[in-house]
Amino acid sequence: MARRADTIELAVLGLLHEGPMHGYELRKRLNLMLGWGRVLSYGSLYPALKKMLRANLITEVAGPATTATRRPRITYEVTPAGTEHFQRLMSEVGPTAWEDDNFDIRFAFFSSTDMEIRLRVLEGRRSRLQERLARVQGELERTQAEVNRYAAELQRHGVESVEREVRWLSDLIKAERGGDAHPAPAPTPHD
Amino acid sequence: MARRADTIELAVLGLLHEGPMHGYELRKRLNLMLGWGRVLSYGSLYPALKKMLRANLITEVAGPATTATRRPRITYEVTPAGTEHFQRLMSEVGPTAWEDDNFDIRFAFFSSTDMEIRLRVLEGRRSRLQERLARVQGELERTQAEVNRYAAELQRHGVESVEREVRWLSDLIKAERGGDAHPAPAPTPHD
DNA sequence: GTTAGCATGTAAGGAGTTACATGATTTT
DNA sequence: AAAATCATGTAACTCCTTACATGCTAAC
Repeated sequence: MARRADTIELAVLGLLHEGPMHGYELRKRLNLMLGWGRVLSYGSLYPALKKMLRANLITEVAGPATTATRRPRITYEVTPAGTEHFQRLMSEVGPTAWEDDNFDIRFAFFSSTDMEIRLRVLEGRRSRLQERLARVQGELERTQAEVNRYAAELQRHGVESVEREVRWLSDLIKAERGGDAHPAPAPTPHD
Repeated sequence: MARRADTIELAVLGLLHEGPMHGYELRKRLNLMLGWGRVLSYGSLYPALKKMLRANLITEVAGPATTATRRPRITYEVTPAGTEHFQRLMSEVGPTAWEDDNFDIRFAFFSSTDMEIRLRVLEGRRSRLQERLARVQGELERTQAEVNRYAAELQRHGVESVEREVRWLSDLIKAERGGDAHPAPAPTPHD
């Protein structure tokens, strides 16, 4: 997967803004966040943390000494430079912002951005999904047609899922525009 | 992404069972199939084809001479060994069969398998999704709770999507069991 | 005639997983 | 006492993408 290193960086900075954390915990939270697909390995996370330390985006802090029993866990904190970097990354609207993984992370930390940015990211994401939809549906007219029931069913389900996500995004955009406090009051009871 | 090479192999073999094809076309079909996420590059496909040629799973065949005008495209065909390999891969039930990308490809070529295999793959996939669901929901009780509205909304949407997929799988399983010819008559008109 | 799409490849490089290595602590 | 979970890392390896290289053919 191209360019997930940036994604990890963004996610780590975002999480550390909720408070200091050590690597192990960071990993769990990360997996919970983008954990619907792949799982993040230590071989990925720790080197990324080291890199961020070198770049002075985060610092190591000793545990608060309250827990003297535990093995000294290395707890990380964001530096001012880290905060600045985070804000800059979050303000970057552009293709990278609405690619699958990146979008999820950005969305999760939307609280740290202005509504203007939020709207542009949500709309960008929606456009991208609609493009995909159009391309696939156009392609489907030419190709296979009815051969292979299972492949067709998979396509159908895929299209439906994307359409669903488009509707989700539309609801969120409407909520943002309406200045609504709730991101999605879920007026559509599923099923 | 770990182990997608096998996925490409499986997909190529499956597609070539629908008839001979050249690389460029293969790529388009493949992207249409697993194209909801990443796009397959030539740098991935052609080396894979070369490898399969060496392994004697496929052979090059000259274009049917009908199109003498075109640049000679290299058209590929499955060998008997390729067919055998494909059947073996498709019969392998196990964790790799119900991981995201792998599942999609296997599902697309379900016509080439027995119902028994199909059921085991569908059920395996469903179990895996349900485990994920349980793990996430358990985790959610401990962590964040109400902090960060956007992150919570993302989780909610994620959970809902997976629940939806579980229902889809259940319908398919029921259809398979009932000996129904249609994989999903869609008794649930969406929205 | 030039742009866009068809068509096939290779080389370099990045990104991340697997497997390995180590050790403390809590639960069974 | 053993097993599971917490906790931190590193090295090798795999895989894939990006970018490059080449040339034909159809449309504008």
